[in-house]
Amino acid sequence: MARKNRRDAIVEAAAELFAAKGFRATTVRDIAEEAGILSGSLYAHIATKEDLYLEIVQRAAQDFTRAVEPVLQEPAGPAAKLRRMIRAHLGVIDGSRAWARVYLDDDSELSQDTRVEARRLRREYERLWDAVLEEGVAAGEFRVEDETLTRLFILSALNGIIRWYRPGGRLSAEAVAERYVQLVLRVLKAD
Amino acid sequence: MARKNRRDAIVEAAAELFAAKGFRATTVRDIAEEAGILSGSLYAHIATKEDLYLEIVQRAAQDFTRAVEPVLQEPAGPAAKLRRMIRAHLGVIDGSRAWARVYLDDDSELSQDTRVEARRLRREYERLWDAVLEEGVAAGEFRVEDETLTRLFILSALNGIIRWYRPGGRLSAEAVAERYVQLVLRVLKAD
DNA sequence: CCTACCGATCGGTAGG
DNA sequence: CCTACCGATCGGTAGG
Repeated sequence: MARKNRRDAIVEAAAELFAAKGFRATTVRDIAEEAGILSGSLYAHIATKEDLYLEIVQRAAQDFTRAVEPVLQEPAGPAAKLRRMIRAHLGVIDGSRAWARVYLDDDSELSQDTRVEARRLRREYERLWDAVLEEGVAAGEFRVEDETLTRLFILSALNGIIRWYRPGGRLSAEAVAERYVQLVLRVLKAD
Repeated sequence: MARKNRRDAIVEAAAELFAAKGFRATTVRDIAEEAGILSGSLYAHIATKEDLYLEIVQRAAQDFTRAVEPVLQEPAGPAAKLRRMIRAHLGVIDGSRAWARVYLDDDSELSQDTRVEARRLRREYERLWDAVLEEGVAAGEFRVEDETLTRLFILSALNGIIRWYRPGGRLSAEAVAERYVQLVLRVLKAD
């Protein structure tokens, strides 16, 4: 558990605001106010607004990777692993909504360097999904004509959830996960 | 075919820039420069920057609707209709990329009124997809446990294409469409 | 459609 | 962490 110091409060406030309004529409004054200080004081804790964005993406990438990667090591079949990966992925979306949104949106408002680094982190994470698809194909359980296209199809569907899911809605995050698992497995089922 | 006057040039320039950099990061000076005039002159043609955004969304919504709606009236089975709808949808994404991107992205940087209207237009379009799902269920050809969830799953996958597809890449838009048709039909196939 | 400009706001800094 | 402020830039307007 991370110590809840002022710096964490600043990064947390920025994540919420970037997720809600976007990078450009969020001002350093918004972030400072949400963190309970004045905008000038922000720069005792951070270097630039863009660094703040990058830190959020890095933490979110870590959240997703730490939730999903261990599942790949479990002694289970590809379909069971995929099911648990989907549940873990949606668990992060549900539990860290603002962070996940900043991470999953390819924000076009940032410097080239920052976007390249954010993309690198997303690609790294996507490899975990390629891996489970390959396992399923090798085991003869999944039918995958084009791995990249299939992975894009599945992850687009999963990541779209962050744009409509709201806690307290008709379906719980777990219920959504369970239904999406079934839909994804139908895409892949070899029989 | 619309007359290619200066106003169209302005709206076209704005669409390209909003798609590439986002609404906030695009300045009225950027738009004016791209259209070959000075920023002050822009306001002889438009009322506000936000009106420009709304007009782009409206035209794009019309593009999608006009491409997809007629398919629903064709005398064909649900699977054949769905196939043609997917091809039409990806045809618009491929042919009007900037416009499609502005339309499909739920931009959180705008006023409440504009976002509400953009959402209304998207919802209207989504009904066409609900309609084909219902036809397929009624005909016993599609298996759909939860219509809304299934439609969200499919449209999220299809709309994700705009974030990675580039003309001249490994697969043509038609090839992507054909493969996505197969993946979507697997999600739905009742047998 | 241009010239000239406005009030507001932006990210960030200096000095304490 | 605050006070006080900076240069730059923003969307938009007046008058021609």
